[in-house]
Amino acid sequence: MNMAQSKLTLSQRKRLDILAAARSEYLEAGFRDTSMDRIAERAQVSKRTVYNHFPSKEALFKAIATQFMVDLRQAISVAYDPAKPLEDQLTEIARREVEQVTQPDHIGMFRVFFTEVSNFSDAFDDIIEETYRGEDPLENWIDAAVADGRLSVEDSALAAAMFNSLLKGALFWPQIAGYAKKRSKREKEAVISEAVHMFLAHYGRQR
Amino acid sequence: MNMAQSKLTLSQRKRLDILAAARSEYLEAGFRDTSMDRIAERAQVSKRTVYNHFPSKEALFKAIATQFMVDLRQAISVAYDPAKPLEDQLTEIARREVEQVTQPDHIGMFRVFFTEVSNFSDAFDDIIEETYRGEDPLENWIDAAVADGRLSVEDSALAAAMFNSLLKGALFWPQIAGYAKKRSKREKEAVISEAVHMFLAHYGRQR
DNA sequence: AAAGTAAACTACACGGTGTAGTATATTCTC
DNA sequence: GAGAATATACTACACCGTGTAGTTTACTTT
Repeated sequence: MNMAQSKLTLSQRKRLDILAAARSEYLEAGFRDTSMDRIAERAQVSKRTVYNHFPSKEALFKAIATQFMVDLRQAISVAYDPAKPLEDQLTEIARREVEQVTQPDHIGMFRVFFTEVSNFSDAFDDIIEETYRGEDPLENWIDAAVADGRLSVEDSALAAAMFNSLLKGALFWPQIAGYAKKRSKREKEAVISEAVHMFLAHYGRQR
Repeated sequence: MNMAQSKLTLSQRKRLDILAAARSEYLEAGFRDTSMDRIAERAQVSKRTVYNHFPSKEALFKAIATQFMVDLRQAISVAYDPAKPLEDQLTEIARREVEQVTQPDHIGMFRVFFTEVSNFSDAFDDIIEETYRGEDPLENWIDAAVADGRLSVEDSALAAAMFNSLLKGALFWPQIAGYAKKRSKREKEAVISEAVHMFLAHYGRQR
């Protein structure tokens, strides 16, 4: 866990070690079952040092959560291309989305966070609010395609939500809930293809 | 909480009281934050009595979980009707599904269970296995419609999953995750309608 | 280069709290 | 009057967060 760059001060390095250790522990055991002693041990740091950097277990957790949300946010961007077939563009969008939400780390952290949502609601509201405030990139893509006369959509927010549902319904949520086995590449592609076709069958203009 | 029928022995009544109290407490606070003392207090029963009926906190939880799964199982059934329009039938199916999965109690219990899935995995595997083994009723409905020549579906399991995804993606999972507000009747109907139309646009035969 | 210094880290002990499960002596219920 | 329920107190344990005495790090001064 000591990936520290040598330019940083000792204190800064320790801080990063603590964050990394906490992330790993939370990922493995969840918030409740992770003790500050374990985090300190894993970070090779005294427990006191942990408390010198973070005033409480909650504060440390919030720091991790914020980090995670920020990483999430800067992951997706989509630009509408009038020259390419909608099917290709949508498939590409879907692949990226699926890629992201099926990563074991992503699934694990998501699980950890919302297991605690109710206990941290006030703190998380801010984070979630901030993370989701920005417009949905897919919604913008749809608006562009509509303006270009290639889709027929009344409520683009709803349409974007439906497309997302199609992808996550089989590949993400059941993993979160913990009652689904991992999906193969083959299965993922089948879902993506079906989602794209369902979307275009309903919203496409040329048929 | 004393809904006990008077035909039962005292011991049996107490047992039911304990189960009811546990269910309520778990629902309100989750498994971890519910103490056996609280359950006993709510059931108006001594703690020792709780332990006479259930050997441990886990055992009591499993009893509740099993009860919940059984209730779930016997909720849905669908029959294909060659005389009625597909759209009407699908809408009906969707409404029932949505009705079920948006009930606050259902959402709450689901949350409680899968928060603990990882800690009870072995025990839950059995229950989940048993609950989900039966064929999906929607899948059967689709097969019937295909046999009747009114749908064109290659993989009915996939098709059923996609339809389910459309419904749950906006109305169920976000509630479970805890980052969505409650949906109005109006919003539910919008999602249902959109889901039905997307499904028929892709799988319907007459267009 | 050696000495000095402030800030950060370590090891360790301890108070306080919550809670699963048990023990015991007493009272109800049928 | 026997089997069950009750009240109460107890054990065992895990874990958060704090206080402290002493050491290390990194930077400054001489």
